[in-house]
Amino acid sequence: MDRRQRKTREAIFKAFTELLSKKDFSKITVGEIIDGADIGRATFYAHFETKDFLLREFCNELFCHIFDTEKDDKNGHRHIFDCGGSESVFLHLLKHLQKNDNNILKLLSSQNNELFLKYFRKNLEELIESHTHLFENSNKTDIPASFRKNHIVSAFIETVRWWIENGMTESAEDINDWFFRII
Amino acid sequence: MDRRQRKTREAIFKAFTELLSKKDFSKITVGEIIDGADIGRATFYAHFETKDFLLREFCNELFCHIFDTEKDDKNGHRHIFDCGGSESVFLHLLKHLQKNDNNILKLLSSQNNELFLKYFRKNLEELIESHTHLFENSNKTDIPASFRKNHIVSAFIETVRWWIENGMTESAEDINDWFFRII
DNA sequence: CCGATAATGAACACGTTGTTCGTTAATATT
DNA sequence: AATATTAACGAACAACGTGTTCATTATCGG
Repeated sequence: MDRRQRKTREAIFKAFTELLSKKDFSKITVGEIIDGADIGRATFYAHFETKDFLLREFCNELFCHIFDTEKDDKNGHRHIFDCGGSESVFLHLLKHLQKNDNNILKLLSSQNNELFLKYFRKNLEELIESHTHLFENSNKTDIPASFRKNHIVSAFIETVRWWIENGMTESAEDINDWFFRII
Repeated sequence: MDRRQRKTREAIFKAFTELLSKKDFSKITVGEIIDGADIGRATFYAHFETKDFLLREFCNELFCHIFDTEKDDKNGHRHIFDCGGSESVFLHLLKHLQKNDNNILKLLSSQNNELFLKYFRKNLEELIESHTHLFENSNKTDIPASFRKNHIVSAFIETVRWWIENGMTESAEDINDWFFRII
């Protein structure tokens, strides 16, 4: 990749991240991004079709980091790491969130972030699917699997939002504990 | 209220509802609303400060209808009816949703509807609070009440969205049953 | 060094928002 | 029925955001 392209791209991401710490995604304009990145308007559109595409790529990089995903060499599918031993994948996630890399907290708690939540949910669902053993139902049941999956993912996302909105005063361990006891 | 005002207001609501059946709230423009309502631009803004205010009032009327709320004569606070006997308030709600009054389904399942969901959640929380007995925890627990409430409300909302997005092929009774069994 | 490519910057058309104001019509009041 | 009040009209307007265009300049890789 051309050094100029890389520089521009990084400048855009940096400006975008800074703006995210100040305001909701929906309130951020392309004008502000190019001002922050100190690039021309046309340059921005040469890199990203729209603001939403910027968010999409931003999320991709973010989730790759948070979920510790790696390419599966075999078939090219993304493979989600087992987060190691007995620690809950959710606890692992909660601890990661606490670090607040890249203003992910802002993205999770802001008002107009449907897009971000959509991507977050998608990644969470993949994660869940690779850890189905955690949620196997011992007793026979007619509740559809997709219903259960939706329930778990939704509950987790909203639990996290509740945590953030209430100032994250509780420990990640408590949240994880409560979450599992309710589930 | 002046008859002219009432007429205009109703025309706006009608046009708004029709537009909601066709597209997401965020894609609807004031221009389209006034075209549909056949009123002047200034007239719209004389009635509603912004598009969001229109949604807010729309939701107010909608929830009053769905949740069967009534003014409490005593202190002016809104009082939520007990939906009668042993039937779950959730089942009552699910059945109501199935009727799809005022395109509420569209609002619940559309992409950019943070505002609507916020109002929906607010009303649901009030409903929950008036039915705490349904969710009393028999065993002593240190899980905060607001945590539990958030969990229940979130799970219900997302359950409904799952239901809608999957074509509402299941009966309201099944959904209600599954929801309670998981909870 | 040179051909390719990225960035520039200024302008542009377009759409949406929210406001203004003089005029017209409907309404409530007496 | 006359009058004062109030709402709607409608046309125009400024402000802002979006996404595109294009000729020019700077930087890159080979």
